[in-house]
Amino acid sequence: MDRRQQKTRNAIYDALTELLKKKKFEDLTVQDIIDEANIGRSTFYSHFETKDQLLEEMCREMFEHVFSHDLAPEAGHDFSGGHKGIAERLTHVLYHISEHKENISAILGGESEQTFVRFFREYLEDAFDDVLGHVNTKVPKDFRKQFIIGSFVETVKWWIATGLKLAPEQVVEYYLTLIGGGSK
Amino acid sequence: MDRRQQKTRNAIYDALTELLKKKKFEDLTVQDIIDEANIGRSTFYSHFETKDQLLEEMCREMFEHVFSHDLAPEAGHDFSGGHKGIAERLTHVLYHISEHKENISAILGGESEQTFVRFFREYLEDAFDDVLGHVNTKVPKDFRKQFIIGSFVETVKWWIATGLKLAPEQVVEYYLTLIGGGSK
DNA sequence: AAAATATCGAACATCGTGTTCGATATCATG
DNA sequence: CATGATATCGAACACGATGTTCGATATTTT
Repeated sequence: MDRRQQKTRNAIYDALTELLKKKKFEDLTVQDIIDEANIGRSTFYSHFETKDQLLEEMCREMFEHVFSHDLAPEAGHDFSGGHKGIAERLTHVLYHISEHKENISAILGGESEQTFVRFFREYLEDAFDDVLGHVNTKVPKDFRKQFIIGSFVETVKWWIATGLKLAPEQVVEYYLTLIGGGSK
Repeated sequence: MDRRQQKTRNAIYDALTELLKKKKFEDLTVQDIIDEANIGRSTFYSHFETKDQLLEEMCREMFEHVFSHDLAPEAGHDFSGGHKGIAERLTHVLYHISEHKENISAILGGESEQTFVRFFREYLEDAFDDVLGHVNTKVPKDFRKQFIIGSFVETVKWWIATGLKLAPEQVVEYYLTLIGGGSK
């Protein structure tokens, strides 16, 4: 591949990484990016069709290059029989995320869906108050709170995405079953 | 309040509800809304500063008018001592959501943050494969899968939002503790 | 050295936003 | 019902971002 292309591509990626420290992705303009990257306007559009495609490709590269080694057991470094434990693997993922926290935090801090979810969470905080009080556990309360609320929100999003096929009671029953044993 | 204001406001809300059946919120233009509502451009802006404020207010009204009765025990209809069970209350919430599924599905189906989360979920599906195989339970596999992945994604989002204060190991430990007991 | 190709950057058309203002229609009130 | 208040209308405008085009220039490949 032509060195100029690589140079431009890196300049764009670096610019985006830099800009994400200051602004949310959806607030960035193409002008911001090409100014920061110091490239011509038409050059940007010869590499990416839109700003969103840039994000798409950046995410793809992150997962291909940064996280790709977490799942596959590394030959020669693994003495447990070629199969890493789930705890260890998840730990690695979290470490990688913390190494790239500028980028990922900015990307994960999006808007749009958030407006509704924000109200929903606020509402659920009250609904879950008593559930949180009645258990003894070594897991801190704020963590349990986050967990219970977050997983319920995700359950509801999944329920909607799959076309509301389960009855509400069924969803609640399954959900409480999975939550129930977890408070030890 | 002046009848004209109420009329306009309802026209806007109805228009938004109608349009959300066809398009995602972030793809709607103010022009779309005022055309559907059949009002003048300046009229829209005399009611709402931006499109986002419209969504904000609509969400607020939904939670105030639709969900407000789920938490407070209704006097005269509750024979269990003035305190509804969590299952019953959550069921009510889900019912209300299903009654408003057009609006809520459209609002919850946002973009932005999703790009990253989509890759993240795909990645986690592989990582969680073995966890899902080794348990006997009456909760369907696709539900458990959604639950485990969704709650982990939410945990990570929370971890990032609170400034990565916990060590990765700690996060994983807490998370697995809460998940562990739930697979019965 | 020559041919191929990537970048530059200015100019342009297009679209959505949010504002302004005078004319018109509707309302609340006495 | 008459009148002052106020909400709506709708055209016009300035602004900013998007994505395209094209000839000139610079760099790379062979």
